[in-house]
Amino acid sequence: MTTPAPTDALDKVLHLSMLVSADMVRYERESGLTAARIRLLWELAGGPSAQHALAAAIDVTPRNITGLVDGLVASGHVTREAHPTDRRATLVTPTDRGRDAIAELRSGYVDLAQRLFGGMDGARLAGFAEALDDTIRRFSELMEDAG
Amino acid sequence: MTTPAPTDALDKVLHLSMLVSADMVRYERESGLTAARIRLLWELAGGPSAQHALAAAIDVTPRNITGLVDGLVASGHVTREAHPTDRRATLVTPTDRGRDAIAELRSGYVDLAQRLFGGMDGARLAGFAEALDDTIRRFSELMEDAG
DNA sequence: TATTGTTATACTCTATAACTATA
DNA sequence: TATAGTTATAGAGTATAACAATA
Repeated sequence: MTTPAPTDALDKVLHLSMLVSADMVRYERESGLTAARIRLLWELAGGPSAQHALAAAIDVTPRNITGLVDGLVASGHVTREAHPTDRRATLVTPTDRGRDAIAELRSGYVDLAQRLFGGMDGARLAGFAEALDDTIRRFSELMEDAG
Repeated sequence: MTTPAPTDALDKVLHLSMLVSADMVRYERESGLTAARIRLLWELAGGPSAQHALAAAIDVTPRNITGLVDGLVASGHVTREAHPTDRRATLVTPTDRGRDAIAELRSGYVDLAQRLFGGMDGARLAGFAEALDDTIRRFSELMEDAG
């Protein structure tokens, strides 16, 4: 087998990234949610969370969280509840509908993984995972160097 | 070596996708451009193009192209020129500055590919590329089935 | 009639800055 | 004084719909 050029490999990584993005867009249209709101909902999988914690978790400003939570309240996915000990804070809390959406996100993820990799030969999947880890490590080092 | 779970592999693919996105954000800040304008500039690497062709190429509405071109005209990266044969159309044309930006995009891309994959063993890189192709193929099939 | 690009309008995500209530 | 969240303001990307100029 021929050794591909480095740019060929990067082309493929970008192609795969674009497919991942396209799949997200498909899910957005299906669910009526937006990418930012899905990201926030995903953070609520572990239970209710204060807005400042959500801002730190998804790396946006507190102002931005206000808007995202407004949208999710309007669509019935979350409610704002009083924080038990800090009267300044609000606990963003998934409703039944929000929990359903989170569960669907999870099962969709597991299903996609199964369809993509469930049929792949074990040794080959292990090799793929190692190459991905290696690439992730190199990439992370480059990002750290670049600041 | 242990066979990873399908979700482990998908986790790694998503992690790599996030690093690619983060690298794009880094380039956006460096260049003062936005992701959408970079995508449009990239389409101009082959030379001037009419707005309707750009709209089809990057899959946004013609109205959207108007706004993106407005921004790139304001920043001095492109100009609107008369189409030689169709007086309805305008040819979006890179300036010297625009061409410089495109050349930087290209060299940054080649450089990144070299840093990520230039040092990888040939056989391993070939195996990685094959696994990526396989995953891309499966993913594409899934997207087609889902519409 | 169909196509090209624009104006009009609207929604979302994002940010900074100033402010209120609370700790 | 510091923190949590909001209002005020602004810029960018995206979309649909109506429209003018041209093919």
